[in-house]
Amino acid sequence: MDEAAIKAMIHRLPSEQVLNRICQTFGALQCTTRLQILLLLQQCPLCVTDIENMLGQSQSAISHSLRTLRQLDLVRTKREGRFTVYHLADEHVSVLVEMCKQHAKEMES
Amino acid sequence: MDEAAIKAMIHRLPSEQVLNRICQTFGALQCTTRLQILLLLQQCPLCVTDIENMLGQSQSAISHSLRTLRQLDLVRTKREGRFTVYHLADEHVSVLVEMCKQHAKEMES
DNA sequence: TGAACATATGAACAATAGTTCATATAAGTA
DNA sequence: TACTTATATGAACTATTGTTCATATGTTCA
Repeated sequence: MDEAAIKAMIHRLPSEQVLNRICQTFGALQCTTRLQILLLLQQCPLCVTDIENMLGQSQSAISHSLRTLRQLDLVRTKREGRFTVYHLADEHVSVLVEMCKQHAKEMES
Repeated sequence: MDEAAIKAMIHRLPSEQVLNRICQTFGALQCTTRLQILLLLQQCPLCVTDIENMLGQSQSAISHSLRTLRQLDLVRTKREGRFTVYHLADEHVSVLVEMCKQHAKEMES
């Protein structure tokens, strides 16, 4: 493969900045806890305690996971009285999660 | 949220086995090198040396990355004379990569 | 205000993943 | 067959990530 062709292909890759951001996003989904959180939040918004109960993990672990998801803007929060309710950030994330589920189905077959 | 509702939501999650597999897949995409490899292979099949040249990384690093992708059945190989040509495993992976690119675009805006 | 509940966070430690180096295998070619 | 090129792999080291523990912050309610 010649120089020119190689350059052309590299040129079609996203910028380093964008690549890093995508990788961080996938990195967040690399952990079952966080993936499960997103799958749950796709069903409905939840407070931290509910998530703890559902996944049977420590308060701290869940909170740290949520922070990671928050920092990547995959989830957002809304204060409701004593509770902090988490929900998926936007339609884009919802599509991402939907794709996970589809991926899961194809994997089962 | 009551016990029954919690159980129902958990029940809708994929099995642990499937979850792990999905997470492994995302884990593979968490590394810019591997993500870039998939983005390149979506453009066209490539041999290892081409990928090395394009990404400017050591032979060993690329080969290890390819192994990870192979083990997750994200890429497959075909021997062509002296060269081992890598290509995306199937349409499903292609969709996954396409989604990355879309993700990238939304990220830029 | 103080007690109880809900959540967040820093620091330390443990687990995982990535990179490099040395070396092995395998095919093509002189 | 020996030599070169192409690729793979194990082991050691390094870096990154996840988990736990202790503690802090913020909210409600008596």
